[in-house]
Amino acid sequence: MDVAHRSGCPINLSLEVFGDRWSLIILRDMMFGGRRHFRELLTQSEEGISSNILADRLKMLLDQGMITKADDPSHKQKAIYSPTEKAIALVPVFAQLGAWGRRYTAATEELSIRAQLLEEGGPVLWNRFMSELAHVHLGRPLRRKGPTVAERLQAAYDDLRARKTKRKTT
Amino acid sequence: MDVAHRSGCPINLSLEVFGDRWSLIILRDMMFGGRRHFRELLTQSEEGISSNILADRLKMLLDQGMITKADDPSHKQKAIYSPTEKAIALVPVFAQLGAWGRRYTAATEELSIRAQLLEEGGPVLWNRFMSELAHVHLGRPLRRKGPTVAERLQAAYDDLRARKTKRKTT
DNA sequence: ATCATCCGGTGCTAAATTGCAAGCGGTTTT
DNA sequence: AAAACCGCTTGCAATTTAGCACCGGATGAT
Repeated sequence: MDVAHRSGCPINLSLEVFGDRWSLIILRDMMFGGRRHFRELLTQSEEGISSNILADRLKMLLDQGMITKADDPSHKQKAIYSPTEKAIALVPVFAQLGAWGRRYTAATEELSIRAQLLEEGGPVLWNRFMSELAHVHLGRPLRRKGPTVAERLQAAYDDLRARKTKRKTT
Repeated sequence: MDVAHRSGCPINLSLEVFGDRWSLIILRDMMFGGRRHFRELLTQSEEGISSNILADRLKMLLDQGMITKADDPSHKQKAIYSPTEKAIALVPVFAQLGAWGRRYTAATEELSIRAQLLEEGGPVLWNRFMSELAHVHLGRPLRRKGPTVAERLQAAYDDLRARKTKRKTT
């Protein structure tokens, strides 16, 4: 049962859960990209994870209580992965990670737009997004109407990409 | 010169810099624990890093521009490592990481007290702390007087430890 | 001056992790 | 009936990690 921990420091323990090169990428795709099937996570990831690593990480995230796995009623072979509240609570971490990456790395404009909106929206937007995720993945009630944060992020991304494509082809 | 990146996503690029099991631990000890020599980082870390990994990571953090290395005038063999602004800008990331770890992992009370104060202090405290670090490590001017954030964090930790020890011995 | 200790590492070996390609039994689509 | 798709698994090579002994020079206490 007990896995030996390196220390009881909350930062260390966080890193022991998702401090590797893939776990957060997978959770990012699940929460921000809406990817919920193995194949989606495998083939539609920007970074190109390999199948055995993906399988291993999904297993680990399951064990850690970060995600759940369910059968897809529409397809006997498909599994649906969902983030738990524990994973949804990482939204502020993602926001800060994105903000830092936007400033200090050579991130591309298109892939930074979501991070930018999230940064500008601040904790209010983060909370709204977490509520939405809890609604979609955990069935929590959602009082707010109108366009969701997920939709707004996606729209901004699509917008920017459309404009970029046009710029190149004209 | 160019290192092949997996993608231009700011979150991914951040993880490519410090998304492993040790880099953030080292930076945490440097910024929150005031450890600036190889030996200090090696022997006073809660987690017990081994010397080759530490040497490797210091080299990498140097290459990435996260830290600088200087001679210690008081000792010809000592090197002084300092975080750059790029690393100091990780304070909000550490704060969120600590906040998450405090809630969702079995962090010990003593090692969580700093994270708690940082969480409660919010962005105002984070900025103050970053200013202090920029003062200590980058020589930036510091206008604020009185006890520093670093001192307050350390005091809270010492306090809690003293009370815990007393509780056990009485 | 001598000797133990401290300094930032290096080198070795074993173990664990990663990345890649291929494949598997079954399901669904065409 | 064939082709594509489903979530993985397996085998293998390459890289990374962990632990540990050790190094030559510098320092501090006696």
